[in-house]
Amino acid sequence: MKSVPKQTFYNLSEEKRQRFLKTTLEEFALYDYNSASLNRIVDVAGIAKGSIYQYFDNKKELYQFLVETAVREKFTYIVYNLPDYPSDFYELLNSLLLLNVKFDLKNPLKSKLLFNIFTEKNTDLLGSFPNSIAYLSDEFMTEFIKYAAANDLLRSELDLEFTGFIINRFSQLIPDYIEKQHGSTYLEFILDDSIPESCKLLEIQHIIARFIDLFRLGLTY
Amino acid sequence: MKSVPKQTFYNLSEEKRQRFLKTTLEEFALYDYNSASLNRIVDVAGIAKGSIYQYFDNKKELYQFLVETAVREKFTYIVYNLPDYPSDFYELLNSLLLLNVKFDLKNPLKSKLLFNIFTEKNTDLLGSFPNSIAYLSDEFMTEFIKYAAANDLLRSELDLEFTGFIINRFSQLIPDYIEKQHGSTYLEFILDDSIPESCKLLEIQHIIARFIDLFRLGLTY
Amino acid sequence: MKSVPKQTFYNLSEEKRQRFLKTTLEEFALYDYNSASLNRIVDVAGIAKGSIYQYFDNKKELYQFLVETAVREKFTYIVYNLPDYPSDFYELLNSLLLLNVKFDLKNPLKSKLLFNIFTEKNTDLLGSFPNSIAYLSDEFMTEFIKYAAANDLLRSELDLEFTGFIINRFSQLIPDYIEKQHGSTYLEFILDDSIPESCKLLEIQHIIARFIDLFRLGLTY
Amino acid sequence: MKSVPKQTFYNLSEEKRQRFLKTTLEEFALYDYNSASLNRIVDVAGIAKGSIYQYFDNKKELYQFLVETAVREKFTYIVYNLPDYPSDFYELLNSLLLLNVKFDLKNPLKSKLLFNIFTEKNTDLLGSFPNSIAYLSDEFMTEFIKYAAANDLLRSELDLEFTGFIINRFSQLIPDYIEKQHGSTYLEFILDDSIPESCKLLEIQHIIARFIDLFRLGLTY
DNA sequence: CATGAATGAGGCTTCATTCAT
DNA sequence: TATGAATGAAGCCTCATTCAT
Repeated sequence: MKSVPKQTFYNLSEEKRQRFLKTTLEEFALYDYNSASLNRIVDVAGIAKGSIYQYFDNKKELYQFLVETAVREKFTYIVYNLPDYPSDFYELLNSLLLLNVKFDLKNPLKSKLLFNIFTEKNTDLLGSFPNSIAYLSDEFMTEFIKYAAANDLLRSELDLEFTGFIINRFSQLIPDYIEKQHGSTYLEFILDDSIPESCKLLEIQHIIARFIDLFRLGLTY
Repeated sequence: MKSVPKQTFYNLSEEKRQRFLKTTLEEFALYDYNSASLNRIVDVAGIAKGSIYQYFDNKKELYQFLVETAVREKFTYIVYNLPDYPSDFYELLNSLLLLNVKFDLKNPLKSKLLFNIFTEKNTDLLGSFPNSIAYLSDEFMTEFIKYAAANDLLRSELDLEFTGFIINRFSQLIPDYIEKQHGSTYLEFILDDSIPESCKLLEIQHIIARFIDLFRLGLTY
Repeated sequence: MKSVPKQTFYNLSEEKRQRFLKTTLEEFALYDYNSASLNRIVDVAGIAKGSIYQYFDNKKELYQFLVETAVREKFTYIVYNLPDYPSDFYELLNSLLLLNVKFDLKNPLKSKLLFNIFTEKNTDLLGSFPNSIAYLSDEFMTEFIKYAAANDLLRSELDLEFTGFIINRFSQLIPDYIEKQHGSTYLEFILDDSIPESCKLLEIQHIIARFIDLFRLGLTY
Repeated sequence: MKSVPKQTFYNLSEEKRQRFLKTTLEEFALYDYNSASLNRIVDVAGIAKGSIYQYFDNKKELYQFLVETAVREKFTYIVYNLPDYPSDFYELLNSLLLLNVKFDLKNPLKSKLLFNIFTEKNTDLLGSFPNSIAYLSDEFMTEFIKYAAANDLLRSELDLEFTGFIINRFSQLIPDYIEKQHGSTYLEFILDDSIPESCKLLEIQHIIARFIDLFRLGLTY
C-alpha cells in the first residue's frame, strides 16, 4: 500500500481526473496488465501521450494505484456494512459474500480489476505486487474466520489460516460460476440492463446459499 | 477440440517436432499468451521463423494445439489410473486429486500451461478458447460427480453440476496454496531438486486431506 | 561571451537563484548536454517548470551561461593567484597547472562542467559554442606563453601559438591520467572523502612534475 | 573485443550490409552516442525500423561493433606499415603519427568515430566500454614506447607507462589543432575536395614535426 | 518445404517548450 | 511574475506475420 500518484494528478480538475480514472479503469478491467495499452487510454480519454507521465511515474505505478484504491474501497465497504451481531457463522458468512457481490454490482469495473489480480501472478513486470494483494485478500478472510472461531462458531479442529484461504478463494468462484451459467462475462452480466438489479441479486443469493450449503452439510450424509 | 496443425507439422522428423514442441511449451508455460514470443521460440529451438507458419496458421492455433494436447494427456492419465472399485466417495476424490498432482510432478510445464489457462480469460485475441477449456475441465469433474452420485455415494439433494464445478475449481487451489506456503511458484516447487519427490507428494497429500476434510465435515459441528 | 539571462533571473532572491544554479550545475556536470534534463532540474530544485523560461530563453542559453560563468571564475582565480615574479618558466608553468587543479578541488562541479566542454564538440544543437570556449581556453594559455617568451624564458624558435595550444590541451590530460590511475572518475577522485586533500594535491603535484619534466628534458638525451 | 552482430547481419548481401554500415558509421561519426538516432539511420539507409534489431541486439551493440571494427582496422593498418628498421626513436614516432593521419585520410568516418570515443566517457549507457577502448589505445602506444626503450632509444629515467599515455593523447591533438587552424572540423578538412591530398599530408607532416620538435628539444634551452 | 530477412505498427517513456491561469 | 499541466514529437525496442528465394 504505497503507490502514490504525483502531485500533478491531484491538481487536476475533478472532472478531468475522473475522466482519466474512468478510462484507465476500463482499460485495466478489460485487459490484463500486459495487454492494457497506454496508447488506447490516452486516445479514449483524449489526453496527450505525455500526460500520463505527469500523473504517474509509469504504467506499473498507475496500475498499482488503481488496484490499491479499489481494494481499499471494497474492504471499507464490506467492513462498514457487516452486521454487528450475527446469530451464527453462516449468517455472517452469507453477509460477507453478499456484500462482496453488492460491491461488484455497484462497481463493476473495480470489481473486474480486482478479479483480474489473481490472473496476473506470472507477470514479472509487476513483481510480487499481485501476490501481495492476493495475500492481503486472504488475510482479510482469515481474520474474519479467526473472529468466528474466537466466538466458538466453528469446529475447533480447523486450521484457521487454511480455512480462511479456502473460503476466500472460494468466494471468488462466484463470478466464474455466473459466467458459466450465463455464457457471458461476469462484467457483462452485471452491466446487462435487461436484467433488473433485484433479479441479479436474487440469483447470486441463490448461488451463495448453495456454496454455504456445501460447507454446512458437506458432500455426504 | 478442433485446433489442427498443418500436415507439414506431422511430416517433420520426430526429433525436430519434439524439439519444437518442448521449446514452445517452455515459452507458454513461462509467459502468458500475450507475452510469449514466437521470436524467442525460434531462437531457442533453432528453427526458421517462417517454419512456425508452415506448421500452424498463427500464434493462436499453436497455443491452442499445445493446450488441447496437454488437456487430453492429463485427462487420459487420470482416467486411466483411477481406482476401479473405490470403497467410498472420498477415497475416489482423494485419488482424483492425487492423480492431478502426480501428473503435475511428472509434467511440470504442461501443468503450468494448463494452470495459466485460467489467467487468459480476458485475452480477447484468444476469444472464447480459454473459457471452453475451463468448461471442459469442469465437465470432466461433473462427470465424475455424476458417476459418484449414480453409485449413491453422495447426498441426494446436491446440484451435481454445481458441485462438479466447485470441486474442480477447488482442486485448482492446491497450487495456489503451495505457493502461499512456500513463497515460491508452484512450478519452482515442483522443479526444486532439493526436496525429494516423496516429500513433495506427502506435503500435497496432507493438503488434499484437509481439503477433503472440509467437504466431509463442513465448517461447523 | 554573450549569453545573458533575462532580467527576471536577476530579480530572484539570492537564495532561490543559488538553489537553481546549484541544481543546474549538478545536472550539467553529471550529464552531457543532450542527456541533461530540464525536467530533472526543476524537480530537484523544486521550482516551476515554466520558470526556467522566465530566466533563460532555452536550454542552450542556460547551459552557455553556466559554462561562461565557470570559465570566467576559473580564469579569474588563476590569474589572481599566479606568482608575480617567477624565477623561471617552469616555476610559472608549475604554478599555473597547480592553480588549475586547486580550482578543481575547490569547485568540483564547475571543473567537471568545463571538462565536459571538450566532449560536446559534435552536439550540433550547441553550434560552435563548445569550440569557442575551447579556443578561449587555448588563447589564455597562449597569452601566458607569449608573456613567458617576452621575458626571454623560452626557446626563441618556438611557435608560440602552437605551443600554447599544446600546453593547454596537455594540462587537460591530468584528469584523464588520474582516472587511468585510480580507475575512477576525476570527479569521484576529487570528492573522495577518504583521501585527505593534501594527499590529492601531492599526487597531482607529482604528475605535474612529470609533465614538466617531459617538456624540460625531452624524451631523449 | 567481443561485440558480435547476429548471424543475420552476415547473411545480408554485401551491397546491403555496406550500405547499412556506411549509414551507421556516418551517424555515429556525426553525432555522439546519445544523439545518434536509429530512426535517422533507418530513414537514410532506407530499411525497416525493425531491421536493425535483426542485425544487432541493440544500439549499444551496434555502436560497439562499429568502434571495435574501426579500432582493429586502424591498429592493423599501422602495425603493418611501421618501418622495420628505424634509425632512431623520432623517426619511428614520426612514422607512427604519420600512419595515424594517413589512416584518417583514407577512412575519415572511422577516424572521426574513434576520435569521438574519448568524448563518450561519461555516457553511463555505454558503461566502461569507452574507457576500455581508450586504455587499449594507450596501451598500444605504451608498448611502442617500451619497445623504443628496450632498444635504448629513450632517456632511461622515463616512466614508460606515463610517457606512452602522454604521447598517445598527444597524437590525438593533431585533429584538434587542424580544426583550430582551419576553423572547420577535422572531418571537413579531410573531406575537403578543394585541397589536394598531398597538401593535406604536407600540412599535417609539418604539425607532426613541430610536435616532435617539442619533445626532442623541450621548451627551453 | 524451409528459410530468414523485411516489415511497420505498436509498445512504454522522456523530452523541451508553451501557454492559460 | 510564477505556475505547472499540456503537448506531441521523438526516443529505443519487440512483435507477429509475410514472402521472395
